[in-house]
Amino acid sequence: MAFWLIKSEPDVWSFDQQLAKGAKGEPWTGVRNHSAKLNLMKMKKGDRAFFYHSNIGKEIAGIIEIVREHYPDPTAEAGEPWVVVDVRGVAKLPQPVTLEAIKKESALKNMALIKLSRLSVQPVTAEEWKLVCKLGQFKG
DNA sequence: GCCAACGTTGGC
DNA sequence: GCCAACGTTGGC
Repeated sequence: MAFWLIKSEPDVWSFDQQLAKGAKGEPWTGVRNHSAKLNLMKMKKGDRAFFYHSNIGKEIAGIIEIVREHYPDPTAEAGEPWVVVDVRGVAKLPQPVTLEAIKKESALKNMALIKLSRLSVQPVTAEEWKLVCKLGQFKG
């Protein structure tokens, strides 16, 4: 299983809204960056991702799971290459992990969240995943 | 094919 | 509100 991190501004689409969609999930629309698109295309059903709130909160709020692999983004113009995956909310982190906390953790200093701060869909290593879950007091 | 101008993201 | 980083656009 691979791990990822995706970003959303919570006043546009929050983790609570994602959770409310239930097990069926929801397409992750609107990615318009080629690096982010390539990551979407690498995602497999069953992979998990952190849901990060950018701008407001600046914290990892919860965990989502990929329930459908990539297909064309219904919000893109005809002929454009953009794709979506469907994701479902899995669990809210008991303790959200803030950007500040991540920056303080030396083992997380190479996270893409820090190094590639503008990339909206990014990979997370197994070690990073484990540590962020621990910081978030998520057992799972 | 280069590069300046411009737009967007996202932290501060 | 500002600014750095970075992607895109368009003139040449």
